[in-house]
Amino acid sequence: MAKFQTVDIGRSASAASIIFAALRRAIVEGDLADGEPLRQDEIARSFNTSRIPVREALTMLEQQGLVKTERYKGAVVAGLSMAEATEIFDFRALVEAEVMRRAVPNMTTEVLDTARACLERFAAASDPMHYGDLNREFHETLYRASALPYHLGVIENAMDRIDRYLRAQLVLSDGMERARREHLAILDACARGEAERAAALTAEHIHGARDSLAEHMEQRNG
Amino acid sequence: MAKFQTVDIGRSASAASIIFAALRRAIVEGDLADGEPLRQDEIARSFNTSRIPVREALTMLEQQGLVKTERYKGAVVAGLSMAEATEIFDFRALVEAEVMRRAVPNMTTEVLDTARACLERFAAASDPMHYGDLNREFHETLYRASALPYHLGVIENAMDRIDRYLRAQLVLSDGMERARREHLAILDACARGEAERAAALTAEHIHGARDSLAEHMEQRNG
DNA sequence: ATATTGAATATTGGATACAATATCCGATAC
DNA sequence: GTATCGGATATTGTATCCAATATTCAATAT
Repeated sequence: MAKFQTVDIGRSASAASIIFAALRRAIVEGDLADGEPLRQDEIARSFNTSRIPVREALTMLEQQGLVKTERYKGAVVAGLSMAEATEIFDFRALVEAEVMRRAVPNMTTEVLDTARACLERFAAASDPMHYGDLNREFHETLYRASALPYHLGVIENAMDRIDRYLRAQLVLSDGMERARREHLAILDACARGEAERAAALTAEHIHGARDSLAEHMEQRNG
Repeated sequence: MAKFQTVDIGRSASAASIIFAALRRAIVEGDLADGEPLRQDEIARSFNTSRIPVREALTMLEQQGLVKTERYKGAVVAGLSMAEATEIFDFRALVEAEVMRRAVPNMTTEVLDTARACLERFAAASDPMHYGDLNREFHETLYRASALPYHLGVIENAMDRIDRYLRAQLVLSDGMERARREHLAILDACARGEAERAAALTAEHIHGARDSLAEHMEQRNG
């Protein structure tokens, strides 16, 4: 029997995981451009570590498909061709629609309220580059109700790989306004418990983003 | 202009990638039991390397979900609970059915012949533990026709995580015979160009394996 | 006997040092 | 001038060594 309240002192993370998280964020948010080389030495200096944890972080990023490594040549940020981006959008539409279908029956009013709050913050947000985070938070809040952790992990990885393109496209044209409209429609279907409609709207939402992105960048590498 | 024929001398792989491949194979094929600890020192000795490439290999395996690592405690083979295994089967059914749907229109007679040859080798195979390889080869041959590399990668990872359970189950009861029958039906649908039927049969095939596995092991960790 | 403490051991995380390879750049031959 | 060669430099891959943490187990107190 514990006589004193125990506190979890956050068990400081490994250097490798910290570096991984930082690099991942930089890539996902588009701070590092496609093809940009990631020098072990340079990264190690900026984190005040040796190259060993840097290498582990790069290994993780490579497994996630966020960087490409060539032996004795180093790692570069892995860009996506139009075909690759399109494929990932299609994959997301497939999986996220299914997850939504299975999440709707489990959605409590708390989940719906949290998602609604995301949309309100989304509408009120001043920093355009923060839209991406709120967008992900909205979707993941709903998906979490599915209680399908493997699916969620796969979706998260797929999002990571196209997020920077999505974010760039979101601020262009009517991307923001349309996203807002579609999000409201999805949330409405969820609130009414119409799983099939929520799933269909989710797939449309993602396919729309795919097509919009395809339009707004015909100038891309293969 | 090259005066001499250049030969690609297979560019010897890094120690880390060799160790990764070996450990992955051992886990996927079930040679290493769930929860078995993977000691860096021991592995390093058996490959005549230092622990550095071993650690990179373990990092890769962790990203793929094949091992679980705890800081200062080391890595163990990551087993699956019944719920986790079931979820991965459902995921596979979803994705593989879609990939099949999109692969059928692209299937050349060569693809179909290769797949048919897999089934013949499958029927004639003497080593039961080799069934798993032929099973994967059959499916992947058909899926490759979809030209959806991202989907294929995701499927491969999902397969990796449940393959040992599948293999164990395949040799039990009528697993072999039923697999043979279902494979023939799938191949038939492909040959006739019936994409929807091939997709439906694929989903059934995987759901059948899921249910069969669930029956044959009620005794499992959570 | 049981629980607790603390040293000894084992194991992992990270830093430094060295080896292997690629890249750059000037020299040279044509 | 252009192409090829060879050394200098830069960068990655691996080995060795030290630090940090976990685990084990004997000694002790209750």
